[in-house]
Amino acid sequence: MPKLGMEPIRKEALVKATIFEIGRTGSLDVTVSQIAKRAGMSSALAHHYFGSKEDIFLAAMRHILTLYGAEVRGALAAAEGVDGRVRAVLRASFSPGNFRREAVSAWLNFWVLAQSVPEAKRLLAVYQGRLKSNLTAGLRPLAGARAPEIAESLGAMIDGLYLREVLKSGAPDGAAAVAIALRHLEAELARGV
Amino acid sequence: MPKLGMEPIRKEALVKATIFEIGRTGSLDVTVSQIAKRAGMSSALAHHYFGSKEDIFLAAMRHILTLYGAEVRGALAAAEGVDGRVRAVLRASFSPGNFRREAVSAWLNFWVLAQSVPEAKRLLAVYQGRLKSNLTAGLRPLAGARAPEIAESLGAMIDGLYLREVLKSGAPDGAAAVAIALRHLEAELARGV
DNA sequence: TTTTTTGTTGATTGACGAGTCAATAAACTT
DNA sequence: AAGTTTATTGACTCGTCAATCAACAAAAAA
Repeated sequence: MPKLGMEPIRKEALVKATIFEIGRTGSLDVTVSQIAKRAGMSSALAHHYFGSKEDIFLAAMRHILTLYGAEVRGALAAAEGVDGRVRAVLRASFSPGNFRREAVSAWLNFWVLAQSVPEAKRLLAVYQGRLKSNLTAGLRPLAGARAPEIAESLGAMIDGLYLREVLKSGAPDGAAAVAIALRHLEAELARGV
Repeated sequence: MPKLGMEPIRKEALVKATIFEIGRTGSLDVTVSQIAKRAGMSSALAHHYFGSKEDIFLAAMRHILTLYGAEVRGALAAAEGVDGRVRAVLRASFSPGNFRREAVSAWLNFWVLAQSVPEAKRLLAVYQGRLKSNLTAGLRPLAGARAPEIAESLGAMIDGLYLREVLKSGAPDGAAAVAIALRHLEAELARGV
């Protein structure tokens, strides 16, 4: 039975199952057994590939961050016009891939994890740093010297919209979120003129 | 030894201890024993006054909500000028009493709790409702028909600023947060003219 | 002064869960 | 063919923790 090269496959399955289970229960109180079962294997195997539960969580977090980063990069590459880059970041942030119940719930829980696990905190800081620099770069031609401060508030706005999404019932509405963020952006830009 | 009328005293001590411990560890993984110890009593007594751990958490959440509500009401009562009421809400939201490490961390964790405990979700919905109506009322004379939508985005911004605070190291800076929120407000208002 | 109510805790129960281990099996190497 | 590496799991250990209980103490009520 043992086909070789199972490691990456198993790991990916575990990571996805982790995000799913965290999203489903809405908390980090998810047992390794639950995750392993969802991923179709024994808990012992999960422990075999990842050393500990914490490692599994961190891998899941990296995965979400990677997905998000890829989406942003993709949108950025296709961006056109002076305000194209900022819009691209916003669109990517609220794209169906990222702005979906499980993922948003996972984000929130990773935020909590960051308070007690240094590595999680580091990863979140990386995310914030990239977000800010992407926004700032995109804002530069639009807002000049005011780019950094607008990037800061836009970043907070994005996180706030994520946060509020977890309380809503029903399907997530990325378009509405983008609209709010864009309005904020336009207002800030208009003010600068 | 048994002085009578201990119940409210014990309960309050437990609630405060709970918020402190959640803030300290940054998670809901706090044992009843930890809380009880911090409050200066046995875990059995904590269970005696509150039925379960969940009840303790909910009481702590209500406490934070009550504190916040009181502060907002106070600031609102002293508000003057057309934009006084909105500014009052913002000032109260980021006042040292509310915008402090433990409290902010507790907020974040209650947000997580809301995902699995209906009563917690209800409480948070009450908070969002009050916040929105307070902001809308204050914005009405400033923004007229646009009041609701601005209240929505300002609300998201406030939550976002709270969220970001938990990642920062060092003492919380309420003034900086208020400044960002106010800038957003001004920009939105200017746009409407 | 007996009884009831309120306060209080150490000890215990019972469940659950992370992580380990021994064992089994199929590949791949030499 | 013998030995090594990779895959896989059931069973088990060990710790933790929420919740309960039995028991004791003191005040208030009867």
